[in-house]
This record gives sequence, structure tokens and C-alpha cells, in this order.
Amino acid sequence: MKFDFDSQYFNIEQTLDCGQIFRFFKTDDGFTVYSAGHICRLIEGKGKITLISDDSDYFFNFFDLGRDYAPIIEQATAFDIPLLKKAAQQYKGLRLLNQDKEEMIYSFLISQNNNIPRIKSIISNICRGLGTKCRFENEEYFAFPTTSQMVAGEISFFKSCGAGYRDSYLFETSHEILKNGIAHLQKLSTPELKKALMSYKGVGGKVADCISLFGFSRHDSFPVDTWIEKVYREDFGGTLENREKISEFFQNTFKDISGYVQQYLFYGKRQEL
DNA sequence: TACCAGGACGTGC
DNA sequence: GCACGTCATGGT
Repeated sequence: MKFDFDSQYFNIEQTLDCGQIFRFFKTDDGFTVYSAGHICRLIEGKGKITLISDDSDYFFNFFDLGRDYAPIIEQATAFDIPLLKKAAQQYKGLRLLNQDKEEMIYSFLISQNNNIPRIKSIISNICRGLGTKCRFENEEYFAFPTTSQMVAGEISFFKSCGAGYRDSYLFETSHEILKNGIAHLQKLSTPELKKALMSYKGVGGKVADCISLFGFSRHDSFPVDTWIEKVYREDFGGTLENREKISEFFQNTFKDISGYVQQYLFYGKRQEL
């Protein structure tokens, strides 16, 4: 199925390259994106983006296409922080994705003390090893493994994928989710959700915030990693040392647009804006 | 060689 | 509760 969208507030590269998603790649005429067991292609045209997918409803929600970003950018720009003003104006097309919850849990388990190219590579290896083989328009690809597929992976398998010492995190957390599911997490408040996510092996405060933001669409979450800590010191003149407290500072400042601001700042800092 | 990357865990206090 | 050492792996 094929649809066109106005690209004023939808920039493919900004949306895919800002660190919220690990399964996509560039093609000759655009990008291919994977999410859970779904696939889509994005092609940039004049003032529009063409989306070709196996499930248009899924990707309408995935790319958050029902949301008006103009007021978010307006609010973000109102703060007197040069980096944020620049980033929010320049990255008007950066959209926060609504991603698969379990895919986010397993993906961000791998992210800790790691870099984005390696995270992508490890996830790709895991999909190839455990995911269902699918086909879309003559392209073969592997879905992200479901939890019942993840538990088929031994610790040695995850290590062979490049996960390093995070192999046991993937093993133990997938078994825990197989046992109890994640349905009960939905109804929790954002602070309760964070605490619940942190009970998984390998999930600390920062990873919990990422899962909360990207998987559960909790836009009042503010993940603090090494880059955001750098932003905090250099662009906000902050002096706190504890990352949990830095996250609270940002949450108290940006409230319900925390997640958007966090992405503008993270991407802006990495692009040396 | 040492340091860094979307940090978290275990131990000791 | 907090500080500190340690944990694979590949790139610079």
C-alpha cells in the first residue's frame, strides 16, 4: 500500500538518524525501515514523502503522523537556550516514533556503554538468527524476534552476535518477559513504569527512560546519556553529577515535551550544531 | 595505548 | 543510600 505525506514536518533522515531506531538502511531512492515484523519504504519527493508498506495503519501510527508538530516546535523554541532554538528550528521534521515495546526493551538492553553502529549490527545479527524470515516486494528480510523466539537464543548465541557482556541481559530479560508478559506495564504512570522497567536485568535509569519514551510513547521521559550530560554541562551550565538528578532537572524544565526536546538536543549535539 | 560509545551491576561501606 | 571497579567489543 502506498501513501503520500506532506514533508514540512516529516524529514526522513532526521527521524531515522537521531538514535531512536536501529533497523533501517538507505536505498538508492530513499530508506527501508523495519519495525517488529513490519517493513516500509520511504521515498522523498518534492514537498512530500511517499510511504510504501505492508500495513499503512501500523506505519501511520509508527511515524506519529496524526500529530501536529508545530506547537511542539514553538514551545521548544521559546526556551532561551541557543542549542535548543537552533535544533528545534532546523529539525522541524524530526518525529518521535511509536515503536514496538518489546523490540525497544531488547534493543536498548544492547545500547548500554555501546555505540550506535555497533548496536545496529548486533540487532541485525539477532534478527537474522532468531527472527521470522519475511518477504516484501521480492525482498527477503528478518523480523525482530518475538519474545518466544528470543528465548530460543542461548547466551553463547547472543555473545556470537557481538552483544558482549550484555548476552546474559538478553537471556534473562527475555525469559522474564516470557513468564510474565508486559501487558501490566501499560497502565502504569510514567514513574511507576520506569521503576518496573528497571527491575529487568540490564535496565537502569537511562535505558528505562529510552524504552518509556520510544516504546511506550511517554513524552515526559528524558533519557540522559553521555551526550545529553555534555549538553547539560555545556549548554545549560549544569553542575549536578548524578544522571538521575540531571534527568529530573530536564523533566521539571520541559514537562510533557521532554522527549521531543531530548531528541532535538541529542541530535543537535551529535551533529555539532 | 588509552579512551570512548544512547550504562548497569555487584560489592563494600 | 553512595562511590567505585568491572563488564565485551570495535573504532579512533
